[in-house]
Amino acid sequence: MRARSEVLETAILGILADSPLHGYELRKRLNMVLGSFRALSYGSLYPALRSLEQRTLIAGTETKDAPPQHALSGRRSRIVYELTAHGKEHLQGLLSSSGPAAWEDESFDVRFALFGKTDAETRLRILEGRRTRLAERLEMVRESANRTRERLDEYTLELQRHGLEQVEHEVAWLDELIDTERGRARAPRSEARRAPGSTTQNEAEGDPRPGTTIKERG
Amino acid sequence: MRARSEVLETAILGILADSPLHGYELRKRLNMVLGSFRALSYGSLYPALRSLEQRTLIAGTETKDAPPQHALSGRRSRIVYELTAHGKEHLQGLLSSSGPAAWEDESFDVRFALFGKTDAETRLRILEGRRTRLAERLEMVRESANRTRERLDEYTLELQRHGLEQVEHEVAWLDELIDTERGRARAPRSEARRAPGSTTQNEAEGDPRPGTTIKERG
DNA sequence: ACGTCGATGTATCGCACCGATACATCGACG
DNA sequence: CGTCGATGTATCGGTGCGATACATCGACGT
Repeated sequence: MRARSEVLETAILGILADSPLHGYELRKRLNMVLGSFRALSYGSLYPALRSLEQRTLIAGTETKDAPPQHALSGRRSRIVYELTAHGKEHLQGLLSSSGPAAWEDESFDVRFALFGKTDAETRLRILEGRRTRLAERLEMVRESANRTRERLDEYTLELQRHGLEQVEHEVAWLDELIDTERGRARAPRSEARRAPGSTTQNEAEGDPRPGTTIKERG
Repeated sequence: MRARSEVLETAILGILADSPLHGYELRKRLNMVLGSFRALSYGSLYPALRSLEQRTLIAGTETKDAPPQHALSGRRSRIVYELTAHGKEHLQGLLSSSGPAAWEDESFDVRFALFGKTDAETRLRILEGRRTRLAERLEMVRESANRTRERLDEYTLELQRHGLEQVEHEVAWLDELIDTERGRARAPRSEARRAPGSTTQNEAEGDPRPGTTIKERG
């Protein structure tokens, strides 16, 4: 099952929503956006592009020669991809989901990078979801640390401590962001016009489990 | 080539050096040591164990029934692995390497967790190597950020900033550790009660082991 | 004029590893 | 006595990485 790596496709669709691009340039943007580490390999990108094209979410056009305005930039033989209407619709669906799949480690960064295309309510839910997730993790690790502290090596302990600090730091970061978003929700600004065509009343595809409401545990 | 995932094998060998274990328990220790996230899957562990056994670095013994002393702990049918002499030697080689392969993202955590089995000089080299690596990364990202700052989304910028902070935090951590290790090098203390069986005092002192010269390919 | 070097560009292949799953036994709890 | 969670070994499909191949182009030196 595993949803054919939703996150990769979300990222590609999200970048292409801004402007049509060819693979090479797309990869550069992707890596820039994702913080320069966490690189995306061509071995993933090109197959993904082909799959996306087969499902008519994007359309590729081979460009032989671009008539140069400045006499430069005359590269040839590239395949420029752009979103189809279907693709835009699909992207809207992906961006409106706010379940666990949006805030887990593998996907959160990409979803966050696309926050500019996401409505404020969804942003807040994702932020809170991730915060809760990290808090749970913190709890688990701390508990397990208390149980096993004695038997552990000095360096292992230090590694654990540092890992904890990193997560705590991310939680603090999230708290700031949540604060900001809450403020924004109070003073709603017309921050961006969406594509008007896709009315798609989103049927919260996240996950049906009723226990998933945010809950806001300390 | 990619050296059959040296890091996984280092981790397994390192844990087994403390005490013989079976797969299930081994995995628990591994995950505990590695900070509870970054989990190791059985899909990696069991094949790795088999490979290690084939190369006579570890030896597995099937235990049918343990005569219980306390009337409990009578589980059956488990395969307990322990290091062979060859395996111990190999582990020493792995632990004495201090090149890039030791301080890259994929391996640093494991190597650090095994610092208790590593001599002070190697520890310091690895720590400094990683610090330099992260500083380079910081430099690159900052530079690229300066070039592209204008064209980037508010949230993308925030993501970048947070990523930078995380790395900066790790650098600060490393600086503390380097300080500590330097102090330790100056005042050499008989640190840590290790497991008594594992030869802390190296047999055959003048043993440069020509085949395994560290060197590590920059 | 020639070489070659790095950036741009598309594409594939091996394989390491994860996530899911299957199967089995055991202790504990109601 | 039934089932549930922990213990335990093992495999399998799929995703994505790293390496590589191939090709063109501008720029630079000599």
